[in-house]
Order: sequence, then C-alpha cells, then structure tokens
Amino acid sequence: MRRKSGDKEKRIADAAIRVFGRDGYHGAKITRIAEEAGVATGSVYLYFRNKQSILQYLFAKLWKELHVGFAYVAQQADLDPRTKVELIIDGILDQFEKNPSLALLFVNEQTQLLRDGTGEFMQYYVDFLQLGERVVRDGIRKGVFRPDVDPRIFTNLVFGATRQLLHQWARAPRQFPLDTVRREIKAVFFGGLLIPLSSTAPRA
Amino acid sequence: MRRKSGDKEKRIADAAIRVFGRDGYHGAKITRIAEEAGVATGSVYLYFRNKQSILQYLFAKLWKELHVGFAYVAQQADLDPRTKVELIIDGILDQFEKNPSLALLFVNEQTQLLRDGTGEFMQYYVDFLQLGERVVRDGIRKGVFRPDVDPRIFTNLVFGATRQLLHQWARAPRQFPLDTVRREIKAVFFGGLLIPLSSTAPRA
Amino acid sequence: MRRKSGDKEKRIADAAIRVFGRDGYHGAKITRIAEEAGVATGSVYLYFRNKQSILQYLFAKLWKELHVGFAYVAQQADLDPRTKVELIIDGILDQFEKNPSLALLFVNEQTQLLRDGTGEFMQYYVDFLQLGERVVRDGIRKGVFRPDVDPRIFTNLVFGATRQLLHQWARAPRQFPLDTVRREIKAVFFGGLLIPLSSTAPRA
Amino acid sequence: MRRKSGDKEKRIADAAIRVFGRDGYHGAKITRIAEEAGVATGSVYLYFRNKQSILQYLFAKLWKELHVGFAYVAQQADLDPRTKVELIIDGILDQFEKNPSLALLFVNEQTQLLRDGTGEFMQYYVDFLQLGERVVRDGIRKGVFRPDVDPRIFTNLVFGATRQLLHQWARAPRQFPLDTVRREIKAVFFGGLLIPLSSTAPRA
DNA sequence: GATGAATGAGCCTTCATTCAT
DNA sequence: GATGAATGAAGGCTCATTCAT
Repeated sequence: MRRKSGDKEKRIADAAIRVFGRDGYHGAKITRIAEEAGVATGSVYLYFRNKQSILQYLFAKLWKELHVGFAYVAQQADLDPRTKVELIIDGILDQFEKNPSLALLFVNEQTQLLRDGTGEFMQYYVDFLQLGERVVRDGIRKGVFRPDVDPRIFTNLVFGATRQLLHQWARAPRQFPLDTVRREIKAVFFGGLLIPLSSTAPRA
Repeated sequence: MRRKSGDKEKRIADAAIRVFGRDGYHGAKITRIAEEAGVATGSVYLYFRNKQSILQYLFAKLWKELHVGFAYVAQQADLDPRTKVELIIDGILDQFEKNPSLALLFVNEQTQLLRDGTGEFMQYYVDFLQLGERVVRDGIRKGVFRPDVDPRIFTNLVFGATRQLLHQWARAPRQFPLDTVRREIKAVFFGGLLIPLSSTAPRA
Repeated sequence: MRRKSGDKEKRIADAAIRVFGRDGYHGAKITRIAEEAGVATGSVYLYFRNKQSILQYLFAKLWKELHVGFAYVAQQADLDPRTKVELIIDGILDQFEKNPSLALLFVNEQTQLLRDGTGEFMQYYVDFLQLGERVVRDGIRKGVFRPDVDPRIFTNLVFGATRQLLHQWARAPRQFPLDTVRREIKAVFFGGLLIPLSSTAPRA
Repeated sequence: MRRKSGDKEKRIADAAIRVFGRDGYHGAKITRIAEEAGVATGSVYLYFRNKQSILQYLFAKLWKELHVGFAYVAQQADLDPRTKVELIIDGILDQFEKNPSLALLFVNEQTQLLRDGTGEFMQYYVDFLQLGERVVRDGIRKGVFRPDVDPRIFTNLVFGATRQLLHQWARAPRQFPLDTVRREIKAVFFGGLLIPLSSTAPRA
C-alpha cells in the first residue's frame, strides 16, 4: 500500500500559508495551493475538509503556539509585570521572525475567521486578550503600572500596534527590521512619547 | 417617493459602506449593494467602473477627508507637537464616530487595496504616514519627544493601535466606548505604561 | 431594461425533459440543458434553484396535470367504476402521447425523487394511488369488480404495467403503438388472460 | 478473523447489492462498497474492471439465475400454459424473497444498463421477454388464453406490474406481503378485474 | 494479492459584468 | 439614464480510478 507520506500535510499547510499570505484568502485558489505543495488538487481534501478549514487549521496552530509562550508567562507568579508584557510582545514577534508569509496571513486574514466567531483559534485569541488584561491589572496592583490605564484597551493597543508593524515588516523587511520594531514597541508602550518633565506623571 | 437621481451615486456609496462593512469585500454582492441603495443592479455600473473601483472610491474619499484634518495640522507651524499628535488621533476617531460600518470597512478591507499598491487612496495613506513622521521628528527636534523614538515606527504604532480599537469599538460599542478609547490611546502613547521612577527616562 | 423573455423558463424545462430523458438525471449536465435550451449556463439558475429542483419542478408539473384528470374522475359519483379505471389509464397514457422524452423521464427518474420522499409531486403521487384504491373499492361494493381483489395492489399493478409499456413505447414506438398498448392494458386488467370456462368472453 | 480471500469477490458483490440498492447507482461510492465488504478500496478493482461492470455483473448474475427457472419452463412441452405463466411469475418473486436490497437494485437500476443496450444481462432479458411471448402464444394456440391478447404486450404488463410490486414490497414489506402480492398478480392477470356476467368467478 | 493514499478530470454553481429594452 | 435579465468564466469539491508499497 501507499503510506501517507507524512510530510504532505505539512507541505500543503506551508503552501497555504504562502498562497493565503500572498493572494489573500479569497484570491487563493485550492489548485494553486496544491501546485505549490507539489500535490494533486484532490490531495488537499485528504487532509483538510475544505478551504475554510485550512485557514482555521493554520490559525489554530498559530495561536496554539503563541499560547504556549503566553501560558508560561501566565504561570510565573513571581515574574515582574513589565517583563511579562515584554515576553508577550516578544512571543508574538518571535513567532513570525522566520516567516513573513505567516505574518501576512496573521495580519490580513484573521478577519475572515472573526466574522463568524467560531473556530478553535477563537478560544486562544480570547485567552490571549484576557491574559494581557490580567497582566496589566496585576502590574497596576503591584504599583508598577499607571493605575489609570484601562487593561483591556491597553492590551488591544499593544496587539494592534504589533499587528501593524508586523505587516510593515512583512511587506518591507529592510525598512522595518524586526529588532528595531521590537525595541520601539516596548520603549513607547512602557515610557511613552513624552520626555517626563519631572517625576510626576503628566497624565490627564 | 422617487428620489432625485442626483443622489444615486451617494446612495450606492453608502450602501456599499454598509455591505462591505458587514459582509466583507468578497462577501459583498453587487446586487445586494444595489438593492440596499434602492437602485437597479446595472445602475451601479453607471457610477462605478467595477466592484474594485467602488472600494477604491470609498477609501479615496475616506482618506481625502482624513487628509483635510491632517493638512491643517501640518500647516500649523506654531502648534506644539503634542497637540498635533492628538489632533491626528482625534482626526481618525472623529471620522468614524458616527459610522461603525465605515470603521469596519476601514479596518478590514484596506488590505484589499494595499495588495496591488495602486489607487488614489494610496497617496493619501503615504502622505499620512509621512505627516506622522514629520510631526514626531519635529517634536524630537523641539525637545518635547524622546529623541530615541523612531518616527516612522511610532506613527505605525499609533495607526495600528487606533485601527485595532476602532475595530473593537465597531464590534462592541458598549465595551469600547470611543471616548475612553480616545483618552487611553493618548495617555498611553504619551506617557507610557510605567510609573516613572524619578525624572530620568527609564528607557533602555 | 431587458424583459424576461417569458418562454425561457419553458425552453429550459423542455430541454431538461429531453436531456434528463435521454441521459438520465446524473448523466445530464446543466451546461447541456442550457445549450439545448439556447440559453447561457447561468440562466438556468435564474429560473431554477439547482439541478434537483428542475427535476422536482418537472415531476410536480407532470403529476399536477395528471391530477386534473384524476380529480375529474374522483368527482363523478355516478360514473361506473369500470369507466373510471379506464379514464385513469387513459389519463396517464394521454399525458405522454405527444412526448416520448417525458415518458422516459417519468419512467426512469421518479426513483430519484422517491428516494428522499419529499417534494410537491409526492403528494400527487400518493393521492393518485389512493384514488385508484378508492375506485376499485367502490367497484367492489357495487358488485362490478371481483370482491377478492386487493385495491391497493391492483392499483400498483396497473401503474407498474402502464409504466413498463410507456417505457417500451418511448424506446420503440413502432413496436409498441400506444393505441394497442392502451387497448391491451384495459382488456387484460378487466378480463384477464384466461378464457372463462362457461361463458363467452366478455371482452370489448 | 481474517476471512479467506476467496470469498472477497462475493463479499464485494453482496456489499454492492446493498449499497446500490440503498443509495442508487450514482449515489453509491466505491469506497463505501469496499468498506461494507470489509475490503480495501483498491481491492474492488482486482475483481471488477470498474463501477459499471459491478452493476453489469450483478444483473448478469441475477438474470442468469432467473433464466434457469425460465429455461425449465420453456422446456416442459407438456406443462399447461397457465402453469407456465405462474412459474414465471413465481420465478421472479422467489428470486427476491430473501433479498429486498436485490429487489431495489433490480427495480431501480436496470435503466442504467438498458441505456446503452449492451451487456451480458441484455441477452437474458430479451430471452425472458421472448419466452413470455412464446408461452402466451402457445396458450392461445391451445385455446386456453384469449386469442386477442397481444403476447408481447402481455409479457410486459406482467413484468412491469411485478416490478412495481416488488418495489413496493421492498420499501414496505408489511404493507405489501409477498405472498399476497403473488396471489393477486396471478388472480388479476388470469381472471381480470371484472366479475364475468354469466359465470362464477374462476378464481382460486 | 492487498492496501489505501494519491490523482485529476469534470461538474455544479456563483456572481461580476454586459446589454437589450 | 435606468433597468434587471442574461451571460459565461472560473473555482471549490467529488470520486472513480491508479499505483507505490
């Protein structure tokens, strides 16, 4: 008999990342994914129920991997909140460092899945946002973060900002080197844009 | 009552905002747009070359309107940089305050147009990013902003963060009231998350 | 504007009768139906939801027409039962006299629809079988038909026999002229095959 | 337990009868047949050239078995014609008594094979119809059957009627018990529906 | 022989766009 | 200009068949 080659699913998934990333979910043709995977069209359907489920699989996998890092952060009770925030940001950026296509997919096609609000990845996404909130709230309680920051909004700020820069990096890696991006995000989110006048927080 | 034919283009555009916003660019059907506009399918093509050009038109219009505010900011040589940044953020949020559908469109479908990199809106978008850079650079020169902030990256941070929160607001206005969002964005971007230890900037 | 030509639905339906009749439901391609109807492929879907619904429409129409005749028979309280049976048989045969393709469809593809047991036609079919039963039962009560005949089975006998001969006629009209078929069916079902032992043959 | 490989062909054939009968020829999937046969998909093709040939095989086998009984009838020169007709009807019904799936196959999918008019089974089918004709003609000659019956049409009447009732029985065995069906068919075809005017009904 | 993963031709259906009225 | 019926290219998916193991 013909053994499942084992890497075929991976080749399809990888091709899907490239094609979805390049052409967008709707611009991506199954036949093209199969072609780039070096596989017959029908073979795609041996491993995935349909086009939508490929995207779901990719996002579930992606968020599952992000989740591993986040879970680690969540468990370290003694880690200081600032480090936790840094680890979360790093966790996201590290995930894409080697794979710009994946970044494009992540940045552009999540909408596709959010629209119906189902799918395995949804849980991880919600978990992530909650984790962010918890970390910020914890930091506030410990007197490290400003008490007037809204944890949920802050988390979304970081996520949105990171997303945008990931996008820019994936489109023009030279102009947006990931290391610089990483440093800037942290610097701005921690210290803000203003030069503090004195020791009092200049907040409204 | 038979409305004046003169407003047909507007009715189509408005319907398109709703339908694109609700169903996404690819999920949107021309016939549905026509229907919501109270117009025959074919009439859409009297005012727009094709589906893509409707989206281009909407984004061009949107960015043109944003641009008006930005241009004002750019011209005020004497305005302090911090206020300029605030005006830019406000400019974006104000644009969508009355129109969640437009926010969804703005947030979800820009990708569609970025993909091919052409279109009138592109110029406005690039202009906007350059304006942001200039304002930040100006602030640094004037000693108001931290000198180690990368102006281009900072601009993208703000844009990405705003985008994300606009999305959340449009999806759940109660949980993300625009006023709170507006205040938080400014607070965080200006002052950061950390409570300054003393007067020295705590940057790496 | 372009007015619905009006006969397009009919042309598609007629083409469908031919193609379904000739190639069978599964062998029939929508594109071929459209072609024979002198219509674009997509136009088929202006008039019918999908392939299956074309078949359903045709059977519903067919049985509705048969039903008209049957309903007449059912209402005539004073008609003698034998004439009623004759009218029913005639009703079926008349329906197909002008249209062998329709006969092939009727004879071969009803299975397709019986399988799921739904559809408008189903009701007419059941009605028809019940009408047959009622007529036979009535005939028995009136002492015209043999009392030991099972009305339901008899009805099915007639239907099955008629179906088979319709099939043969549609395949080879010369070998199975409809008039002969009609006469034979009645003769056999009324008088049977045997020569009555003691009486003269009561045949027409 | 691993069954002897020798019965694989039979297991496939039996599974095919069930699956074809249940799902129809086109609804039947080779993989499903293999599964029900407890055999790998590819193995089906070790025993049968293709899907169509499975059906052909089944019908050939079926008709070959029917033919055995018919051949016996044909050879008995001294058997009275009426008995011959009865034996033919019994032959058909007996064949399916134990196997409703086979009945469904027989009743629904013969069309599939008639369409192209080839196949081994075709000869047996034609033979059967000719036998019927011969028997009826013989009966007429012997003065037992009505001289005005068309032998070919009569044969088709019997075949069609039997087919229909086999179908009903296979769908609802309780409502159409095979014994009742058998009796009714004979009674009606021999004696007809009408009560002979001057004689007593010559029914069993 | 046996297996079941792999193949790819083929078809139903959608929908942006056109065009006769 | 306005209409909406008509068009037909294109693509997701199925499944009979093949073939490497």
